[in-house]
Amino acid sequence: MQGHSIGALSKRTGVKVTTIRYYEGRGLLPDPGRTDGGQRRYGDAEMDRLSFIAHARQLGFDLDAVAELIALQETPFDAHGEAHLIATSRLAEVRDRIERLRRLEGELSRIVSACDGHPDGQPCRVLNALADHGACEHEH
Amino acid sequence: MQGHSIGALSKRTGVKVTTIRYYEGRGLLPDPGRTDGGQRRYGDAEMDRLSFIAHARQLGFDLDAVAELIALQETPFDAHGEAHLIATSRLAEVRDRIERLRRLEGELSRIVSACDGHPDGQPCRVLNALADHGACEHEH
DNA sequence: CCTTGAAGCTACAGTCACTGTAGATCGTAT
DNA sequence: ATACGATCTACAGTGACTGTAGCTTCAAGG
Repeated sequence: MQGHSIGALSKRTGVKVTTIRYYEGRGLLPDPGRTDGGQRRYGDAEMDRLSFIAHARQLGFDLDAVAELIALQETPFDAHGEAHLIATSRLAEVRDRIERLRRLEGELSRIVSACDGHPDGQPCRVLNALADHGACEHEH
Repeated sequence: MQGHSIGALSKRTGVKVTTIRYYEGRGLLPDPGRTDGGQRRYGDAEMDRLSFIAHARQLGFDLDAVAELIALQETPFDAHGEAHLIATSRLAEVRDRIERLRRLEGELSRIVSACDGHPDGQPCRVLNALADHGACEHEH
C-alpha cells in the first residue's frame, strides 16, 4: 500500500505518534486516508504540513498561532503581512523572555556562589537568599 | 480578629487567592486557623512561607522542588548542601534555556528581516522560512 | 441592630499541549 | 499460519493554575 504509516511519519519528522493524532484531532492535519483495516496512510503533502507544524512549534509558536499560519499559507491572495506581524510579535516575546531569564541567571548564580567555598557543615546562604526577596538585585 | 485574611495575604505577596488555596491543597502551606465562620486566618509565619514559595516559583523552581526546599529548611541539622545542589541544577537549566532562546532569536529575526523592506503585496519569505527547516542556521 | 456588598467558602470543570494506559485489531515477515 | 510489532480508539492524567456556580461570612455604614 502506498503512503507512509503514522510511525514512518513520526520517525521522519521527530513528532510522536500520539502527538500526530492529537494534531489531527485539533484540526491542524487533515483526516488522512486509511487502509482497509483503518490505519492512517499519509502522502508527502501531509509530511510537509507536519514538518511545518513541528518547526513552528520549535520556534515557540503555540498551536493557535500555528493554525493561523497554516490558514495564511492557504489563502490564495497575499496575506503575508499578517504572517510577518505574527513572527514579529513572537520575536518580541522571545527577546523579553531572554531578558527575564538573564536576570534570573544572575540571581541564581549569585545565590549559588554565596555558598561556594564554604567547608561542609558550615551554614550556607542558599535557603536564606531564597527566602529573602528583598536581597534580589533585580525585580521579578 | 487577629491574623491576616486570605485576601490580605494575596495582596501582600502578589499570589492570587485561588493559588494560595491551591498551594494549601498541595501541602505547601499548612492548614491555617479558621474563624468561627470557617474563613482562613494567617499569621506571619505563613506569610513568610508563602513569600518563600512565590520567590522560588519566580526563580523557576517547580512545586516539587519548592516542597523539597521547604523540607530542607525545616531540617534541624544542616542539609544546605542539598539546597545548593538543587539551585545549581536550576542554574544549569536556566543557562541552557537562555542558549536555546538565543538561537531562536537569531532564527526568528532572520525570518522577519528576510521580509522587511518589501513593498506591500510583494511575496515575502516569512511563511517559506517557517516551512523550510533546512534553511535554519542552527539545529533545534 | 440591620442591611448591604465585598470577600470568602467548596467543589468541580477547563486550560495547554501533550503523554500514558488498556485492550483490541492490523500488517507483514517468516 | 503464526508471531509480533505497529496501530487503533477512548479516556485519564500531567502541572500549575484559572474560572465558574452557588452559596456563606464579615465588616462598615445607617
